[in-house]
Amino acid sequence: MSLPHAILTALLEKPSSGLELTRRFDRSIGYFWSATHQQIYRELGKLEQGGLIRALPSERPARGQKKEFEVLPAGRAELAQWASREQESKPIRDALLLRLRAAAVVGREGLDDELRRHLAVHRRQLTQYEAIESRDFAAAADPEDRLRRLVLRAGIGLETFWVAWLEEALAEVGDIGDTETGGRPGA
Amino acid sequence: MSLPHAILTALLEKPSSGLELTRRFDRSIGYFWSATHQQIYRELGKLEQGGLIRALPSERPARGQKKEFEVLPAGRAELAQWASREQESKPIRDALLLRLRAAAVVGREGLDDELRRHLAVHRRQLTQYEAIESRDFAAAADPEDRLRRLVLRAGIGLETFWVAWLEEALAEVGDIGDTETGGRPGA
DNA sequence: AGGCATTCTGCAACAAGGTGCAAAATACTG
DNA sequence: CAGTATTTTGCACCTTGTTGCAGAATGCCT
Repeated sequence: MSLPHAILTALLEKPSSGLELTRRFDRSIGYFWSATHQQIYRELGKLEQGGLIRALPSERPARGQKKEFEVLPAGRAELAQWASREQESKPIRDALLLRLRAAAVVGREGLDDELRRHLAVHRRQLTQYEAIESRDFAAAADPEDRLRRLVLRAGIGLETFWVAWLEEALAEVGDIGDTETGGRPGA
Repeated sequence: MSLPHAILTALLEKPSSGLELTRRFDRSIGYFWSATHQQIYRELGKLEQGGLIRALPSERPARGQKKEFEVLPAGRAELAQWASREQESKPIRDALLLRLRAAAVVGREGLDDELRRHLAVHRRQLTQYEAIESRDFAAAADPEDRLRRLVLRAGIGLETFWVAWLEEALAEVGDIGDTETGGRPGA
């Protein structure tokens, strides 16, 4: 539903080829809206066909040949229209939480290893976000950058939350294991 | 990928019919793994066919007739096995953040209304979670409940984060509008 | 009993996301 | 220049999630 708009936004920030977009979806925009290169190419095709973007003219258009896209006025209008519509915020969908709930009925085998693994991942991500913030947004400047910084700060806040929660969870799970009757290992 | 395991977990907590499951997916489990009734019926069919669950015998099995399911040993084994496997935590996918990013290039028309709307939603959800916590988990009891409480606390933490971030965002967007050159309204 | 709403189950079609694979151009290497 | 790797684009297919609709049992109302 939103992939086309993610692409339009990315292309407005900077006209790009499919592969360049893919790279940018591995950073930046991809931090809150991920997409694979096949999704991106498919969507570029649709957007071009719909007259929302166009390929910049190149000498020899061919299959393995790089193709750059830019947003047409219709595309910008569509994005503006989408952005001013109401959006439903869809509920949480988190496998780790589901897993905890499952652990409550089938045992906590390997649970703390998993929690530790996730903790490491979120700590790393948090560090990376913080590096980006102090590198790119040291001095809050124009309105555009202030909005982008706001988005980044959401990422930082979320990762901060997960780190804190995972630490709490590890302590709790450890404590459950300790206090369990007879010291039976969790299972 | 995880819906069958969500259903197995729910059925282990309490054998249920499709509609009862649907109701429980609107609360409880649904707070972190939502599903519609069609998904649930489809999956129940597959799980039954795969020998992981079975329908409790009823006098007159027929189409509009209630059908209760319980988990078979194979189902419990599958769930235990899934729960002890490593899970990839998939990245954030949030339309509101994407929208902010879009607003940076096409204008902030109606942005603060949207932020306010989301703020109200998250505040309400937070209140509800907190009510559940003090109602159901006032005294932390057996290991199962302690794990379920941990899951609930993740929900509380996430909603708390969103409320804080949305308040920050509203202040920031308001400030951008104020300081913009010549007092031009945000667009 | 007839009619109507509700409960409960389910099909069919569609939309979106993801995986695997491959073809065409280009760059590198001996 | 032949062979191999990389870059860039793309197709076909599969899974997951969503929407719309409908059939069958049940209970209620008059």
